[in-house]
Amino acid sequence: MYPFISTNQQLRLDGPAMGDYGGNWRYGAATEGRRAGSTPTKRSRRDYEDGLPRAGYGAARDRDVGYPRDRVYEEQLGRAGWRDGDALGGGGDLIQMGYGGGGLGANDLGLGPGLGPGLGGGGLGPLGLGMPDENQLMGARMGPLDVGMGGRPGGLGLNGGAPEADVLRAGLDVLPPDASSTLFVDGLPQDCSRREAAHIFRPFIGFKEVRLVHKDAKRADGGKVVLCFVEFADARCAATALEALQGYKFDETDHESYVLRLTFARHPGPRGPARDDLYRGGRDRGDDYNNRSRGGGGGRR
DNA sequence: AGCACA
Repeated sequence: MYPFISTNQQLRLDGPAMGDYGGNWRYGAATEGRRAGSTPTKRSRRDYEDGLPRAGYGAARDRDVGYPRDRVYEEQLGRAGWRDGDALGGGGDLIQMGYGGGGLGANDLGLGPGLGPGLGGGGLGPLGLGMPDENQLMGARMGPLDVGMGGRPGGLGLNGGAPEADVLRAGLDVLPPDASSTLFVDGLPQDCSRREAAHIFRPFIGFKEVRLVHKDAKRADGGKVVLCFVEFADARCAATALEALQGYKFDETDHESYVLRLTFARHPGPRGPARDDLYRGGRDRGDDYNNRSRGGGGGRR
């Protein structure tokens, strides 16, 4: 079984532990998210195809990073295009959280195995809790499970009294079919260093490394273009960063230039796990970032 | 729109 699931043991829907929401569990989830980082990318994609529970963005995992994620999740909420119909109709959103390291897993809820499929999109039908129908659920996002659990309107209900909106949203989204652990980033300034690029992505959970590529621009005006491949622990991590940084402006004051464009890399992943020393060798372009990672090599320290 | 490294 997938290691994630143990994450949310701190989450108890059947007990008095509900009050702990604001505190520990997010951290627990964050830790688990990191642990999950070793998971190969293929998995999430395969899950998608299998119709198995898919990973949400795992907002919780990112809580400790200090990035403007509230905005991110706002955006995600509106991004229905990323969610397939099944998910919207009850495909297992909350389960995704459980699997995804972001939040609730069916088993953690103490609600039994039958809970799984019904949780998606707020669909609580299978629980036999008397939910009228999913449309109502979609509208109100308040189900019987909320009763006595401090659920709040607008949330997914199962999160009960979780104070943070993004926590509630953690399981709402589904990875796009093309999601991978590698982001392709375009729109970097020509003089962007690897260090600079890495600074942008490092705050995100699961960040592994940045690979800069200098290419000749299509218009051979002598122009160079800097491409960037960013490796993450898994597709969910990558997707989170993608969402957060899409449209990121290098120069806030210059409205014209350097708006980041992020997509999932067409051919994801480096060969083997991304390690620092993988890039200390001949490919080193001698920029700050690489020199720095040399550890003693650059005459430092 | 533009996708490299092994």
